[in-house]
Amino acid sequence: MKTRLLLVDDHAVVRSGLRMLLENEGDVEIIGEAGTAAEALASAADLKPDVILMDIGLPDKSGIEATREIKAQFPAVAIVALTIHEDEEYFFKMLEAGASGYVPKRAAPEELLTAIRAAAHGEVYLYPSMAKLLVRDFLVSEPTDKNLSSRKDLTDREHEVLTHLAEGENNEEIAKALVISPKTVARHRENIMHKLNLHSRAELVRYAIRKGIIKA
Amino acid sequence: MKTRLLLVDDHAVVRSGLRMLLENEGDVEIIGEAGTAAEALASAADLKPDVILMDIGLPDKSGIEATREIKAQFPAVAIVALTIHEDEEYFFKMLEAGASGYVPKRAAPEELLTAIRAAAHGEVYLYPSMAKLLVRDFLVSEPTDKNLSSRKDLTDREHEVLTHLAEGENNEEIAKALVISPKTVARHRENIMHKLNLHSRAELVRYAIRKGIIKA
DNA sequence: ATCAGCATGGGGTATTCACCCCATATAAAT
DNA sequence: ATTTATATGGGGTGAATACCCCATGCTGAT
Repeated sequence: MKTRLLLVDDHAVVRSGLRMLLENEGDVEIIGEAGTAAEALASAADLKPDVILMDIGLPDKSGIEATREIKAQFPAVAIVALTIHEDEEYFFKMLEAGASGYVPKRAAPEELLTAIRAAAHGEVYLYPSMAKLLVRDFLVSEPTDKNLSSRKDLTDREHEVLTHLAEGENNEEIAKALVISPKTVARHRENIMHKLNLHSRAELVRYAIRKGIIKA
Repeated sequence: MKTRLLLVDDHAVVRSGLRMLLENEGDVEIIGEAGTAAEALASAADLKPDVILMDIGLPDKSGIEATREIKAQFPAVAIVALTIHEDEEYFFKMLEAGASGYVPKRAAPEELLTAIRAAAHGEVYLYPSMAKLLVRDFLVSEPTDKNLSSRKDLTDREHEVLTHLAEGENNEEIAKALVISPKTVARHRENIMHKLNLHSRAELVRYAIRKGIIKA
């Protein structure tokens, strides 16, 4: 029994390349292609594929959204993300959306095939660089470990200020605690935010908790 | 530069087989073998391997314990579990112990090599059936779905608003998301703060993370 | 029928925040 | 010796926040 596959990518050339690559394998049959999320949803309904190979960058809506919608309507279909994105955010969101695999486009063809086969068997293939992120998440969300490192470019003073910021103190309170001017606290806060690419105290709190700088 | 590998398994035959299998590859060099956890620890200290292939069932103590001890002393070495066990408990414990990969003994030789190479590059290879378990853990520990427990006096709507607040969104963004006026968002926020006796968005974020309403 | 709770919003105000400008002093790095 | 990074602070601006006032519907329980 061949795995019935639906290709979703907005570039026809990419789809053709994948078709060439995958149809050489005996156990994969490409039953359809889609260039947009809407087409993907329609094709999923029509063709009932076993596995969908899903790009994230689609013209109408993201492959993440498309995955979420397809999985909501057809939970049985396994969806493998094939994308240029290798950052944690897309990866985790794709998992939450229900993906059964995540493969960067730079991966070797065999890895894509492994992912498709794993998905067809109800299992999950994660590219090693992605698996690493998930394990890291697993470890930090485990109450066992102590988060010693992972503190970026922050100076000692900035780190100290961040601790107070994350506790919910305002500039004046922090200034009093550190015996400096509120203006200096504000300055440190600006530098911290710039370094970490955060833009509000709420985000600072989350960051600090995630990094184990303070306890929730 | 070849990957310097240490084999740990209590069966000499298995070690020999692995040696045959792996030394055929150009990029792997087996620099030692160990049949017990104690030998493994000693060899790790002596040989400073890049990667250790670790069985879990060892005569003196478990490969999980051995992994934990080796990682404590030599954090740089990457340890790949190669075992007959495919249940969640061993798998998760091995991850907590610091493993960079998990491969069942029934896996194909190429998968073992993939795992070794990933580990040598600081990444993580998880066999698909194991990756599935980790993703499932990720999803259940995700507070994205309705966290109906542990929520005190908050109404459904307030709880919904709190979720967005804790994500760091401002009133306008939340209003857009919930299709209500920013003024209503502000009203809900006031009620939430009053009910919980909190007085800033930063405190709301902490509260939400502590209660598991959002993930840090 | 009334009342409490909930969700919805409009107004206002003082404070804080986020983000710019600027400067000075010290210490480490080149 | 000059640059670079760090820590310190002052000024200013527009936006957002935290906290009040008020009101209108709608539900469900008494």
